[in-house]
Amino acid sequence: MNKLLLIDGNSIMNRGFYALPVDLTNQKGQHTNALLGFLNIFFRIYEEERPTNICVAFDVHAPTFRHEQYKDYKGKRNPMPDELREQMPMIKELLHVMKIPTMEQAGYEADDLIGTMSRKGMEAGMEVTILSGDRDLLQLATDSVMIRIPKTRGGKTTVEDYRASEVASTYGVTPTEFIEMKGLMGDTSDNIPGVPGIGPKTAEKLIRTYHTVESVLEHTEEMPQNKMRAALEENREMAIFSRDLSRILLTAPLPVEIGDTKVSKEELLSDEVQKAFLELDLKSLMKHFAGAEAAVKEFQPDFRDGKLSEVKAFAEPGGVVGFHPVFADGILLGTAFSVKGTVFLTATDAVASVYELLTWFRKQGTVIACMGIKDLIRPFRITPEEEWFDTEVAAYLLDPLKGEYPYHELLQKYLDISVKSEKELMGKQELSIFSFSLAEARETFAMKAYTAEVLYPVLKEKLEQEEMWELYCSMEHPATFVLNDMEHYGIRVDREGLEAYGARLDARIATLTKEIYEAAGEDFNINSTKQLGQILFEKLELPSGKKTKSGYSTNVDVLMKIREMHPIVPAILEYRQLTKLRSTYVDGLLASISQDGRIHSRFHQTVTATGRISSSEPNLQNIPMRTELGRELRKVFIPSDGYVFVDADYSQIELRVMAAMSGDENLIEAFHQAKDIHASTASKVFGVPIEEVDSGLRRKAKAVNFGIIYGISSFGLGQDLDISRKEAQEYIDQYFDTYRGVKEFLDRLVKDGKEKGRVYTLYHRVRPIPELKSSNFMTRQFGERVAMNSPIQGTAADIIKLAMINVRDELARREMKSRLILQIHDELLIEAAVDEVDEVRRILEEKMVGAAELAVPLYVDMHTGENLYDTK
DNA sequence: AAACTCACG
DNA sequence: ACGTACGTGAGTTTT
Repeated sequence: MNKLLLIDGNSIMNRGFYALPVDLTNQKGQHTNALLGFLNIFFRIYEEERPTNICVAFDVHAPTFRHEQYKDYKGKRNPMPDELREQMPMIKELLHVMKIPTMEQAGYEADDLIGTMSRKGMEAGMEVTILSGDRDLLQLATDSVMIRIPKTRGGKTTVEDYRASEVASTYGVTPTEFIEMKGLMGDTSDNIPGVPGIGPKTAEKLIRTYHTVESVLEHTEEMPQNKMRAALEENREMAIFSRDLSRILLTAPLPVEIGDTKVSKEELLSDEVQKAFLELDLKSLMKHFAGAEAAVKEFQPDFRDGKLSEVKAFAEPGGVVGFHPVFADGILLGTAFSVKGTVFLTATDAVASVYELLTWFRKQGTVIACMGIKDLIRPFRITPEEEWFDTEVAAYLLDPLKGEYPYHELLQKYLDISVKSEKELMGKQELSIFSFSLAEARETFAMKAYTAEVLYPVLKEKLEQEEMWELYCSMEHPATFVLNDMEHYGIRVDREGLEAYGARLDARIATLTKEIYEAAGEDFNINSTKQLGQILFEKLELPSGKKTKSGYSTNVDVLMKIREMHPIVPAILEYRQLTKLRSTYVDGLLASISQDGRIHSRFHQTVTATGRISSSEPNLQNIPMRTELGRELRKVFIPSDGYVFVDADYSQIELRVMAAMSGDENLIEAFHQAKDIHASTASKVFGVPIEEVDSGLRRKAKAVNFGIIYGISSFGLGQDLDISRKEAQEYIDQYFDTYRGVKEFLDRLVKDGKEKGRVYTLYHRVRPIPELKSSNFMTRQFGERVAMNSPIQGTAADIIKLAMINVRDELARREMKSRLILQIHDELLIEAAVDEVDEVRRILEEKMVGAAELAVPLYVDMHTGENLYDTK
């Protein structure tokens, strides 16, 4: 039997575009993500269905749709992003080369062409499959017409199939009733109005009962006297009109005869098609062509079992070796050494013998490259002075937006080599003591060592080209060792104290829960925003500043505004605060305490876009501070016996950095003179003598100062201060009037950012900003704020990184017992031996203040204490 | 897995 | 006409 595959071209291109990253471009800089997405889905469906006939329908965007006059007054549909628009002619051209007919018809949507063609196919006795991402097409389903809807989640694409029976079982209505439903509920994305106040739930109920819009309208008297009934009676014509708009035409004029839709596999995969794909750099599609492996660079690692002595025999002096040790539960299972492109896998060596080999390499002047050095520092006693190279850190500096740097992506990006990813090879397999006998695991180990070796020269050269080699050597590489130290030392926690704190919370949470249930008149899940929203805004009819995609917002801002209107609201606010403390902090931290009574958080160097450090498992950079109750939690963080905490934080480092980078003399002068920069700002911006600046004015100035650093917007500032956008804009204008140099500086950042697509810190750390090139206004606006914020936040991050390195070096040089155990962005915490406190304070002061020479002095606030609460 | 909320700088 | 403050990580509920 003949099979006809009809494809909704725009819809599938759209799916492809949003499923794959938009920065997927080929060597000519053309965007190809939608093309690749389309073709991946296409080939998958083609292999499954083996259709004899195919036709792809597109919307005509230029002249008029069937219902254009309506759409005109109701507004335009979302314009297609330019990055996607560019790819539309390209897919049509590719389909032409593949000899797959395409159709489009002025005045008709692709839906209408597909609908009509599907009925022609049925009449010709064909089995029909429709491929689309749009559920509207479900109305076309019959016993012999199947709608296939691809869904992408987490990189995996699954396909949902709907014949008439599946539509009925999933939605409880027949395909034709689907049209009726849409008539009632409307569709904002299609500009179909529907009946106001009737959503999918109500529409479904009505159509299940009455089957058609007309029948619903005839039976309104049976319905209860409520808003829904009134809406129906007032919008009879709109309902019918909307239903008719929703109905896909089955009688559109077709520009393609069904007889012209025959395809053949030979033509689909002809040499011309292969050539066309290669011209667009669509290499991953080569797998569909027989014997085309040669066309794409596939790499099979040359790896073999070996002994450490063989590695030594094979190596030559100098150069680079790739190294990847494998640990499970702290036991060294084996190692991979990559030398001149050959990988030696050596199982179950003692750490000592591996260490011996590494030492031998170091003596020869060989650079040892690995994917991540931080976790190797202690097992192999690495020091910052040695020549080790970290491919992850290097790749991060070159492209800090990724967060992860797996070998397969690095090889693809820098050497155009395609290999299987760790995930593909290992699946869900955990690393275990058996791993070294697992072929798939061995391959990943080999790939990591290989990647480290071959990428060393490439990444080093790139870093030099980008003028970041200095940054790598002097800042990032030594910083790795500081982070390792902080992970190693950890911070001591008073377990009993934490448990007692938790018990206090529990008692209060129980009381609050009761109060909330009582005030609500029923029990419900307070943690569920959905249920909470219903209670607050429907049952209790409190005003909703409604937001969010899927319903009411119940966040602090909203609740604070209705705080006084019902006793349930303050109870919920307190409940939220306490349960947050309970689950994230008490439970979370208790679960993180190690055998030694300390928490060893992980510190990440390759995660943030700006150069900051991040912390996880648990995150020790967000321990409560802003409320008294939360802050008390800090009392359970205590120093080891014989030690105290010395904590130092930079005062206003980002504002100082901004003053210095901008060169604004007014602001620089303010930092030389003023004790209180926010008060000083208030005085100058609002034209009030400094002694007359009250707390309200100061608060406003402080918000403006923050806003400036974040890449000011009047909306954001207004939101923060709860004032009108207009008033916020006036503050901003006054600020920029006062500090002209700051305004020029920020404008310059945006301008340079747009020209180069990236911005830089003082130490030449780069942050690419692809958003600046976006065709979407909002995205571009975001890019501009990022262009203003990143150099400031990033430079501050650079400075504290330098301070950390210098502090650690100095403590080591003096062979002191005190150690740096935590960094919180502008703050360093030292666990100081009691007899070293004064020395530690001097070192911290000197190294932090001296970390950078700016036009504005750096200043630190310092505190000593018996716990983290007392160091405020 | 995504959405929401909230802790920090 | 849009619908936002910059940078993170974690817990809970919902899909």
